[in-house]
Amino acid sequence: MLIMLTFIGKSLFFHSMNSAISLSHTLSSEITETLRDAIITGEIKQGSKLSETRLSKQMDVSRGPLREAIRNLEGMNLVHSIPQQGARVVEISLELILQIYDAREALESKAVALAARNMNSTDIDELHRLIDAQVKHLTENSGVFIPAESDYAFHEMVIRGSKNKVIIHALLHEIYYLIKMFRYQNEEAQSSSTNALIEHRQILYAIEQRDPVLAEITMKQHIVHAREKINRRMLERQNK
Amino acid sequence: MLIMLTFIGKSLFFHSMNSAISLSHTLSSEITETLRDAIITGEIKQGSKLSETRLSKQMDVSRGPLREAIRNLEGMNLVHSIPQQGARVVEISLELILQIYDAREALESKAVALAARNMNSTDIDELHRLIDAQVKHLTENSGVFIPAESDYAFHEMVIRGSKNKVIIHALLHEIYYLIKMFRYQNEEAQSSSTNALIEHRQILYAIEQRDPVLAEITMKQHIVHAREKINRRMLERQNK
DNA sequence: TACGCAAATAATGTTGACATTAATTGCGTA
DNA sequence: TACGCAATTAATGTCAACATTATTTGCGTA
Repeated sequence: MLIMLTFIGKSLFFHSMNSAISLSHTLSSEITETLRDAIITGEIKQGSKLSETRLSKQMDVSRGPLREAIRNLEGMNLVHSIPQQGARVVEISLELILQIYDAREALESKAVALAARNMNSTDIDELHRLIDAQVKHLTENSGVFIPAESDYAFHEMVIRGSKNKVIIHALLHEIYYLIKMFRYQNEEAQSSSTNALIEHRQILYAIEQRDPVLAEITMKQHIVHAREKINRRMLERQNK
Repeated sequence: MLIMLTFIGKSLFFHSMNSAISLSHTLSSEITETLRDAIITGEIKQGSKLSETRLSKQMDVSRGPLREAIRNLEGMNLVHSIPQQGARVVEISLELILQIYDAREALESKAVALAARNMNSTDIDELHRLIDAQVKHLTENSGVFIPAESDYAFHEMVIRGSKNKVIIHALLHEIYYLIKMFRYQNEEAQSSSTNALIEHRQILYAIEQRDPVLAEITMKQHIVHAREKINRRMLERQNK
């Protein structure tokens, strides 16, 4: 497959999403991943049309696998297609990102409550390592922000710790891609504050104490804070 | 399209799900709906393989639209496909249905909290009508159960009342089909108890009072009760 | 009999062509 | 110039054939 899009390769950023490296790489799954990343980075703009004929020529593939890829992206909530009219990339308005965070709040606070019950000690050790890495990053860079990838790694670990297939799928496959897309394309949302690290620590503490209620409350707060921050910043930007 | 499957037409039961009747019915969307209903009713058995060649012959369509339909069903969590191996209908184990209800609990309790804020008086009137119908059904049949369709109608109305696209999609498109499938194929789970009606009334009361916290708690209880009931009945059945 | 390997069979993956529908262009008229 | 309609163009929807990969069958051997 000749990729004519300027997007090249996959950063570590995206790899964290796919825990199982796909052994049998079918063409349509390759197209799915390429387009997914191009949409998240904004290389393919929000609201733009995914023309089958144009893309199939650009990427040098037939329309069959391309159509399947578009269906896959639809399942990730990244595109929306209308019969006889084609598919368009989702536009993330302020209203939508706030709704996304409401859904995330509901699912991820439940996820961490389940994680407090279901995570084993190996999982918890891994969480410690991730937080230590965040601490290390802060001290070494004497900064006030932790990078987005590191933030995702922590949350993904917690989500998987719930051991609930439905919740894991809903969050990682249908909500987080949208969140990554939004954050990647809004510089002010790309990194997390030191407050986030403190909250991560509180979440980990609750999990270690096997306290689902505390874990849930803490996670809910954590996500509400992030939501409010987005709301504030976006309104500021609109008033400029 | 010649439907060779014994399943014929769509009952009111299924229609309640699709608020917008699709005007431009493309072949692949027809196939999707036919297969979806056949899977929910159990006409196509859990765990069975959706062979493209066999189905395309049976339904007298080419494999193209059929493959797209299978992708759509995958997005509804009704089938799971493995590259180079094909798609199989999901098997709803006790563990899975409990996980589904955990996800539902998280999302729908949030949905009703949002509905308490966002529903308008017309929406609320409609909820009253739905509950009145349930009351009427009970008195006329002097029974102790309300039919599943009536239960779904109430919950769908509340979910849509949240006005949150992401939550609506996650619940109606990725969780409720699984729940319908489970309930349809487990006679003991097909109808709801009179307790459910009482709880519906409490939920409606909370919405009318514009009390998101009360609404959320009540809905959570309602779903937890349903989950526990399923757990009890399934364990009983296993011990027989 | 049980096991493993190779041939045969059937499935999924992919492609290009055709059919049908939507979008565009350009002409004519008010 | 602005508007509406018809012809053209281009897009999406569908199909049948081919390519590639799994699965099955059946033979031979331990």
